[in-house]
Amino acid sequence: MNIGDAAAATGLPAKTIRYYEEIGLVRPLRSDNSYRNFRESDVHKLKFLGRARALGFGIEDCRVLLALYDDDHRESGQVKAMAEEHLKRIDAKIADLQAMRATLGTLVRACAGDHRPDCPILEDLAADTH
Amino acid sequence: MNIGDAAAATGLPAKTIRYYEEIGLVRPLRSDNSYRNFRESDVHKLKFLGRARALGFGIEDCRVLLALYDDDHRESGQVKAMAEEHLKRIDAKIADLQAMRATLGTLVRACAGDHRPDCPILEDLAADTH
DNA sequence: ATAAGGCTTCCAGTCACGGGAGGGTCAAGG
DNA sequence: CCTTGACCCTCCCGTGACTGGAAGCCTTAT
Repeated sequence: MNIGDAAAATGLPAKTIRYYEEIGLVRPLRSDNSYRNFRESDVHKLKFLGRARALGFGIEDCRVLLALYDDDHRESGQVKAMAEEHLKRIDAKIADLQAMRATLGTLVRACAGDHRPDCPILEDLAADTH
Repeated sequence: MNIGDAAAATGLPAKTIRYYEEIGLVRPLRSDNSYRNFRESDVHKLKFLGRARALGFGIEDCRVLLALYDDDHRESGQVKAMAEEHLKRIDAKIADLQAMRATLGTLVRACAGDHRPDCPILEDLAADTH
């Protein structure tokens, strides 16, 4: 299976797959023409990676998750701990964004958005208080 | 005012201030010893930048916002349009994160997190369905 | 005179790729 | 047999917004 087929099968761009190989997340075989040759197991790993990334896990987390997946003696507590850690990060980001959203939303509502220069948004950004 | 004082006054790291100068967001004077010399107006700009960044505006947006702030003939509609555009991006990010959070939260709740290897989280990541 | 701390520039690294150059390979059609 | 077009390869640079560190100059206090 060439990289194009692997890309189609996994939904990942070929560039991303090459990158994953470069950093050692997958190790496809090579054909005589030096083309990468993906087995089903490689495709499976790539799909795993795609889903883990879609959940927001970083690359190094993905590496660990893959290793745990391959490890028959893993303890589910290890996985859960990682996931909870990641959940915390997500919640923190959401909170940050919601704070921004609240402030910015208020400013937008206060701004007439017309042809005049008066603008509460700029005034807030320039305010000495804060 | 040296860069250290400007940093203290604005809450921005000196490194960041140097970076802002490098990309032309501020243009502090230089003293004879080649130290940067910040006027009050520079500090004011830096504070403006810090607040715009804290609201999540990108650097190029900040550049435009600063220009609008300096422009007596601006129309508040321009600023509002940028802010609304940015609000959309924020909302999109929040939605993405909340989707992640929902999926990951469900998986975490389903995972025993004990010494056994069985793990719904890994099983989901490895699932052929999806 | 020296030591500490602040300032300078420049270079490299971050994260997870994406774009593009320059060139090899393969299958189908004329 | 030749060409065309679609693949594939490697290598290098760019992204955003900084951050860290090295090597060296400047200032102030002891």
